[in-house]
Formats: sequence, C-alpha cells, structure tokens
Amino acid sequence: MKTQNLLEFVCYQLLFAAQTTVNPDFSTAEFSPSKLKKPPKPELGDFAFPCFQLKDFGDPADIAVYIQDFLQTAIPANDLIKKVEVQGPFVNIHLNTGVLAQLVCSQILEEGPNYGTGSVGHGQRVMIEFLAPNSNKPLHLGHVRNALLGASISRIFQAMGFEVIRANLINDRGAHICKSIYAWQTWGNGETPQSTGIKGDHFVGRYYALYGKKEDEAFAALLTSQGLDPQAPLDDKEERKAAFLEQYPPALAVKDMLLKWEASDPKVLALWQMMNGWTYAGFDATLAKLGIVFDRIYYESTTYLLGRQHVLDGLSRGVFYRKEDGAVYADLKNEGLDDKLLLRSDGTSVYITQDIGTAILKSTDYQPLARSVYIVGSEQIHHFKVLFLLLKMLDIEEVKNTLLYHLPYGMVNLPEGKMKSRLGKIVDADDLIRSIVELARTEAEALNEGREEKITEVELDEIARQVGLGALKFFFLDSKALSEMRYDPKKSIAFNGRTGPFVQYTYARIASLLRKAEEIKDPAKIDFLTLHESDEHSLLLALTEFGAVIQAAAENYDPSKISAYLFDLARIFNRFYASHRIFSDDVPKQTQLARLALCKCTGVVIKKGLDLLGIEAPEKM
RNA sequence: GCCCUCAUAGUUCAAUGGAUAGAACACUAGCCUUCUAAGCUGGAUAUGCAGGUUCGAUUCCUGCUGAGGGCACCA
Repeated sequence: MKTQNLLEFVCYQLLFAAQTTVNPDFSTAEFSPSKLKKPPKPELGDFAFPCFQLKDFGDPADIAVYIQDFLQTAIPANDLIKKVEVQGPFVNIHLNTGVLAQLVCSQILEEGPNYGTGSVGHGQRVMIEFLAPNSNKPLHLGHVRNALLGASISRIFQAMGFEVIRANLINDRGAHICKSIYAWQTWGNGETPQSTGIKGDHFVGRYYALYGKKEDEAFAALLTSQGLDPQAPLDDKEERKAAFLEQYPPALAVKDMLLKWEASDPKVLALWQMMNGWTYAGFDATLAKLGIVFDRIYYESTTYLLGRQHVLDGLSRGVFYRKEDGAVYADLKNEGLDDKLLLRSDGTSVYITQDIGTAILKSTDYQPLARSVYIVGSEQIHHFKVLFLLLKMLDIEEVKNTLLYHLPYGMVNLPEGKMKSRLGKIVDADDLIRSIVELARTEAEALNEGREEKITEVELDEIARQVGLGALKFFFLDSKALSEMRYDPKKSIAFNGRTGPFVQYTYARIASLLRKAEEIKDPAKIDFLTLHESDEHSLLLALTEFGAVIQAAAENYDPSKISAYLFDLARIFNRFYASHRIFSDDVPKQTQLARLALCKCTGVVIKKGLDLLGIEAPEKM
C-alpha cells in the first residue's frame, strides 16, 4: 500500500463495518477520504470519522459504537489499524506505529524526491505569468512577493505533473520610460551604469526619480510665483497641475518622444533600447539572486497592438459595438457590469485591448495551453474578470480550451502605511536581499563562535545566503496570497520561531545525524516494528500527509499550505529529536537504524518541501 | 452610488461546517560534561456588532460598523 491510499484503506474498513452493522446500502460517498477528520489531539487517534452525517440511520453515538465493535473484533492483531475508540459520535482510529513506519519509510526511501508528487497535471501545459515589472525602475518589495509566489506556484504545479511555462510580461513602453530617457538625455552628462558603477535598473530608476523631482520643483515654483503655498492643499490643485503640464517643456518633450517612439523614430528607439537594456541587466541580477528564471518573456512593445485586430474582428462579428463617436465597446450589462471601452474614438488601444491580444498570443504560442495563470495584485480583480469575459465573448479557438485564472495577491505595506515611491517610502529588492543575507551572516558567525567544529568562512558565506533568502522567502510565502501583509524591517525577517531558518535548521540537524552514520543501504533490512514512541508516531503520520499537502497547495494556488506543513513537520521532528537519542548505548541497534531511517525520510520531505518554496536546504548551519 | 476583498491574542499570521479556536513574536520560568540551543518543555491573552441556516458556524446567508481596493477615451 502507498501512503496516499492510507485514507482510502481506513475509509474502506469503516464502510465495510457500517455496511455490515448499520445499512448495506452505504457506499464510498458516505465514507470518502474527505469525510475523515483529524482529531484535535493526537492522543485521540490518527483519524476520526464523525457519525453525525449518518444521523438519518440512527443515533450517531450508537452508530459509532456499532462500527467500533465490528472493527475491533475484525482487525487482526499487528495490522495497520491498531485500535478503534469512540468518543460520543466520533469513531477514532489509531494506527500501529511500526506498521505505519514500514509503510511510510520504505516508500520515501524508494521514491526520494519524488515522494509526495502527483500526476494530475500530466499532459497539461500551464503558463504562469508573474512579476510584470515596468522597465523604468528597479524591483521593490511588492515585486518580491509576486516573484516568490510565482516561482513557488510554478514548482508546485511541476510537482503535480504539469508542464509549466514561467512567463514575464515587461511593460517596456509608455510615458514612464520616456521620462527616464528625457532626464538622462538632459541631465545625465553621458553617464552610464558602467561609468558610474551603478546597477542598471537603479541607474535608470534614478533618472525617473530625477524627472519627477524636477517636475515637482517646477510646479512648486509656479505656485510660489502665483503667491500660493506649494505645500498647502488647494481645491483646484489637480486642474492647476494639468494646466502646468500643458506648457511644461519636459512634459511636452516626453509626449513628443512617445509619438516618435510609436512612429519608430530610429534615434528614440535606440535610446529606448539602450536604457531598457540597462534595466533588464539589473532585473536579471536581482532575479538571479532570488533564484528565479523565466521560460518566456513578453514585451508590451511587441504585443500591445495585437488586441486591436481581435477587437475589430469581434466588432465585425457583432460581438462588440461602436458608439457614435467611433469608440468600440463591449456590452457587459448581462454580466452586471458596466460597458467596457475597447478602442478609443481615435482607434487606439487601451490597457485591456493589449491584454486581450497578449492572452490570445499566449494560447497560440503554447497550443494547447490548458491553463493560463496571472499572478497580479488584487486591485486588478475587476480587470481580469472583465478580460476573461471578453475573451469568452470573442470565442477564439486557441483560447477556448485554456482555463484562465487570476491569482490576486495583497499589497505589502510598511509600518508607516503604503509604499509610496514618490515619497521615497519604498523598500528596494536589492537592499532587502543584501540586508537579510548580512543579518544571516552575523547570526551564523555568532553561533559559530561557540561551536567545537567550526564552519569555514567560505561555508559561512554560503550558509548566510541560503538562510537569509530562506528567511525572506518563507516570510513572504507563509501567509495566504490574498491577505495584505505588513513588512517591518526590524521584526518581519526573523531567524527563530515560525521561519524558514527554523525549517532549514531542522534539515541541517538531520544532515548532521546522517553524516555520523553509515549510509542506509538496504531499507528492507530495517526493522521498523521497533518504532513505537508517540513522537515517532506523530512524525510518521505527518510524513504521510505530504502528498495531500502538495495537492492542496496546487489546487488552491497556495504555497502557504506547504510552509505551514513544513513548520509543523519540523516542530514534530524537533520534539522527537529532543526526547529520543539515536546514537546511544541504551538504544538497541535495530531501533537506532529505524530511527535513522525515519530521520532520513523526514530530511527528504523537508528538502522537497523547501524546494517547492524555492528555498535551499543547507547541510550545515 | 454600485461591486470586490478583508476584520481572530498586545503584534504578525493559522484553522475543505466538526471535538477544548492553533502558531510565532514580545513577556516569563526551566532544559546543553551526551547526535547542531537558529532547538526543546511550561505559563496569560482573541473570533468587530446583531440576527439566520443546523446536530454543530471563525467558516455559509442577511443587516450593521470599520479598513483597503475597484467601477477611466490611465496603465
């Protein structure tokens, strides 16, 4: 039997008992694995079946007793099911530790890193789009959350057998990048990332910020010249700002540059390419540090016109309609939504038009694409709802069989409130990574001080990198995507408690144990029946759940299921580790071997689980 | 105005409708001459308010209060 069939086995036993004692017509519908609950306390048992759901057939408490009596007498000694108890209407099943160990450990030792993985995705291709940065400034805290989510969900889907295409859609066109270009041309004195030693994305971002600063200053100067206080709130401030921009030379230059870009002006295109190139080099460096790679990069500059044709096609088929002024709309009143503009009266595209094109492009590029997932902030929930509706209305062959899914995630706030780049209230991704690795290094050094076996400097660097990133990644992945998070630099990233390093440390302990022992060569020779401690039992039970956890994480697009599981597993292991020795003369040789195998299995699962979160498992810490 | 999301301990987060609502941080008392103390064992505190559905509700429904987001010829 495989561990994934454990629940089915238990259900079958229950079903048989209930059929015999209560009603022969019961089927697996009443006794499916989803009906089994986990008792609130481990002492109560390993699985619980609540009999409320059978109340039509009698008093639930009576039914529980019937089932118990039957199973108790029917179970042969030394079988997987050790004991059946009743607590009111709950039938509680206890498994035999040794038999469970035999079952679980031999499977994990055999399957290794494939243990817990599934095959529901076999033959299905899924595209996961995430990050989607603008090309005019470096990545920040919000991008980090997004990227870690995307990377982890990609791995989780792969573990379920899907073929995953990781896609990034870079917003590389528009006024924002033109502002960076203008600022660099005007005030840059020919500096480059190379000449200044500044990372490319930060270099470009600096000019974007400079543009904003100059604009703010010019506007403030204008207000002052009109006898107004620039700091004071004004009712008509927005109107004044708009009027100011109408005649502000840099704004006019940016507008002009945008037009030239659209007209493929070679000089503008060359500048644009150069500056975007600087930014991308910077992104690549940041993503490399996070261990993130993309299989496919889409650029808005090459996709933004695609949607237009499909909208016009839809218009000709009567799917959309045109207003008197020439603008094209979709009628979404039947869906309870406002009508949606698809093409402006001058015929140009809007945001959602581009997205229609890109969605169709994705499906045609990777035909057949079973699923297309968008990891984009929760503020765009409405946008994607509309986008998916529009695609359905267009009824395009390539897209029809693609399941479209928007995974919204919540904003990352700072203790002072929202991040605001204009106010400099922003946490830069590179700073974040650097500081967390430095902290981890300090911590590792301090711990190394008091140790007999010193860890080398080179190893310390690697440990600091792994542990620092482990802390960062676990922190971001441990809460559900949709919830907003608060990031407090002083408190958020810790190395103790419910953290990545806690789980990594548990792995390092196991690795250390395994280094001290001979390799387990023949699992068949291990006598797992020597295991009978409750701490061992809890650990085994936890190991059986891994596959279901990965599956749940995939079904819910939710890496926090994995992180929560790993924390529990590590805690259970540490409890076992603290109260039971392995290499001790008091412990029989056979028990030592079985415990060692149990440790090894735990290590396999922790390493795999961390891998699904994109976190490395250090052999030493 | 309409729509969406959220509301749990001092703080940050958990809990496919199930038994006594879990952790972590912080605070506090213990545990290293023995496999890595980034660990283990104790200790106080919480479901915004009012109804409903049912054997049972943090979870589902309705209303209210509070926070955030959205409904652009912006992206």
